[in-house]
Amino acid sequence: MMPAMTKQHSTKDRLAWTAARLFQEKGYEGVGLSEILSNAKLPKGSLYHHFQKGKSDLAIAAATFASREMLRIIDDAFVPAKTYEDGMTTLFFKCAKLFDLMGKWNGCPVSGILLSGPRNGAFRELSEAIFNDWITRVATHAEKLGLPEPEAQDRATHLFVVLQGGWDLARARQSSDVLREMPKFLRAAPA
Amino acid sequence: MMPAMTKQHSTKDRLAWTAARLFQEKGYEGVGLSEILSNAKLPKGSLYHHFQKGKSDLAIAAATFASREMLRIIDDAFVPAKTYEDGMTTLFFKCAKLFDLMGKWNGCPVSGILLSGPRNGAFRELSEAIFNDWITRVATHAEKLGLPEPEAQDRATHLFVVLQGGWDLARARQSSDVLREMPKFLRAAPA
Amino acid sequence: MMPAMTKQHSTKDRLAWTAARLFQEKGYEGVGLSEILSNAKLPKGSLYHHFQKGKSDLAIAAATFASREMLRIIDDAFVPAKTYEDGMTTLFFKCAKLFDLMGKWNGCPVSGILLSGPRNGAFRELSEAIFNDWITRVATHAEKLGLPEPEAQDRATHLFVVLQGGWDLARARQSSDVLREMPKFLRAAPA
Amino acid sequence: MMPAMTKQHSTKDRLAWTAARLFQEKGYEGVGLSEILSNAKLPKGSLYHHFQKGKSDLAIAAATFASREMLRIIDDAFVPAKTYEDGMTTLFFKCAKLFDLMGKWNGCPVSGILLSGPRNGAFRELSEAIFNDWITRVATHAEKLGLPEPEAQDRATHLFVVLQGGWDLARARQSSDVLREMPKFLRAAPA
DNA sequence: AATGAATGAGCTTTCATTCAT
DNA sequence: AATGAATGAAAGCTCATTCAT
Repeated sequence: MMPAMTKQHSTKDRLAWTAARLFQEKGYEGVGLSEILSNAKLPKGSLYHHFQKGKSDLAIAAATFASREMLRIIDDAFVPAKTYEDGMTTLFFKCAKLFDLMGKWNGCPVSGILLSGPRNGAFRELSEAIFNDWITRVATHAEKLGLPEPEAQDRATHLFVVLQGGWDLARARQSSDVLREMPKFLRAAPA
Repeated sequence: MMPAMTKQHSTKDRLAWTAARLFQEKGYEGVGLSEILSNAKLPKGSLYHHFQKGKSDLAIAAATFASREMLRIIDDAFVPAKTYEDGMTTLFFKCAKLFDLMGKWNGCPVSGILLSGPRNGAFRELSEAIFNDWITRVATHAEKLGLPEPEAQDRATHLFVVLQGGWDLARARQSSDVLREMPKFLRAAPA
Repeated sequence: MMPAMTKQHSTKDRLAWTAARLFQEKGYEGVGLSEILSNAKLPKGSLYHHFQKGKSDLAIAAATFASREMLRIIDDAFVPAKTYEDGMTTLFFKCAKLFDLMGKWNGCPVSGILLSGPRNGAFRELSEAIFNDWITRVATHAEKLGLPEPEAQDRATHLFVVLQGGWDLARARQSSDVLREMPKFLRAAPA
Repeated sequence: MMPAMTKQHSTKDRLAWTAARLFQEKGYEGVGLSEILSNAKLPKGSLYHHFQKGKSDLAIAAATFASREMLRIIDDAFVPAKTYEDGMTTLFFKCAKLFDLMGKWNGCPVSGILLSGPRNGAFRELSEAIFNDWITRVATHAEKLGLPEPEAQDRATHLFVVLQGGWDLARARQSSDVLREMPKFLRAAPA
């Protein structure tokens, strides 16, 4: 989900990208600002210029960043697909690959950033919006691949929860194969 | 999942129970020991007699505690059920009720306690064991209700990941109805 | 200085002996009561029966214990000696052996117990008394071996400070040879 | 050894100086960070900018600081001296004065800081290096004052251990006169 | 815009001691 | 005499944030 960030990016982007990477592994509360700053090789005081409200602003930027990446992955999986099953299977295999690549402690970025943070309105609303975005994107692809609209929405929601839950199980078992086995649960249309 | 704890319980149990409740809501890193202690109405120093290694020992006890509760809920849902669909639907409705009862920020207790904590072997292994216990328990009920063994295992795993993912979505949407809609994804046997 | 303590000794003695051993290595402030208790394989609450004022009483007992051992070593070195030089050389070699045996972090037990503890009157007075005992004991041996009284006292004091200082240097260099080289400084009578 | 520190010094220096003063009196384990901070009139969190590893880094800075002072005292005693005996006697008298000035609980700063601290490599190696520096400095002065090289080294080592041991005895007896009597032990060359 | 110092509340943990049995 | 629980102050350290330059 997080390709190597080349150095021409702005300081602000580098910060958001580094934060996303760390939050995803350890959760919002598990990462300190100094850890983020030192990973991004930035001095102590430089955060509040880019993110006025500090850690929470940074988390929102990081989640937004991560969400864009996930949307890209969804597109990459579905655009070349011939059928919905094709696309969704590819999506899980891509996530499994990512899981191996990023370290087996990483979970869903948005859960790690927003749902493990302070329980305030802004975080919750953004997580809801992002999750809805992902589901809607999958549903759109499903419709393009020929599924009727109400079924498309259901199957997209189903995919989302299985991806989320599968990711947790993959983390607990430290095995990306868990994710590769998920598609078999998604082959039938919801009743 | 967490009924009111009457006061005849031991200090140790009260501590584990309080910790479970708080970890579930805010995650391992999001809860301070002083918060746990003050909620349990215990003084600062009294933790380390019961949990020698401190917070991490307490988290393990809390997760074990929470796991037992979840197994009880699974049993309560499936024992009186006539069919697997019956039992599984009841389970999700029970979880939805719990979700409303405990506050809409609560997620899966074991994820919140173990997967959001320090990424060490003991936590990970326990989370794997507990998840496997839940899946196995559901599979056992499924077999008792007439499902063939390989299908039972698959459907139990499917149920587990949908419950986990559904819980996250319910948190993001602050709505227990998300959980009540999950059973429709579980009616068909995996391909 | 601290031979293996056989198990028929009283609980109180075992406690004092264990404390002496630990204080000598880490200093009064560097050792916790729980460490002493666990080393002596005694339960948490059992200290205050034997040492009413707690840690400080225990330290006094430990220092007294250690002092007795040191007096024994002085006697062992000087009793069979033909000359003062003989006895004093043997004493340093015995201390060097002890240093190797007990671990190269150990220093003078009385300094470690009393001079690194709280700066109260009882500790200071006892350390003065113990140091005087040691010096007097050496002076007595010196007289027995034919030295005139005022010289005996001076040479004993000289020996004491060189032993103390030599022990520090041996600790810093982690080498018992430092102690074995001390006798050459003590061959001439003070001017 | 520790003249009044004027306020134009940096926060870091003030911290090291205050720490040296307190460690010297109570030992590494006997002084809390909050005591150091409050003595230096600095707030709780300001230590870790200057001393990244906290107390241990601070102790190393304090010992280095104290060592420099001791080297200065050695120079002050020997530079104007006509003979080695002159210089060494002056040195002990200077130390006695210091002892009275700083409070009779103070011992050798380096012993108090490094040898009573955690028994790790860095502390031990630094204490060895510092002690060697002091001995070498005295030996250099001895050679300048006409002593042949091997004797100079021996007499410097002798001086060192007598100073160390004498300091302990002075502490136990609460009397600086103990130090003033030490030179008589150092008048003869080692055999 | 950028920086390093400052800040004090908070963290987990250990301390010596007391209590009830 | 012996024990394990209780106790709260204090330990060393990290936190997110603010300030002055």
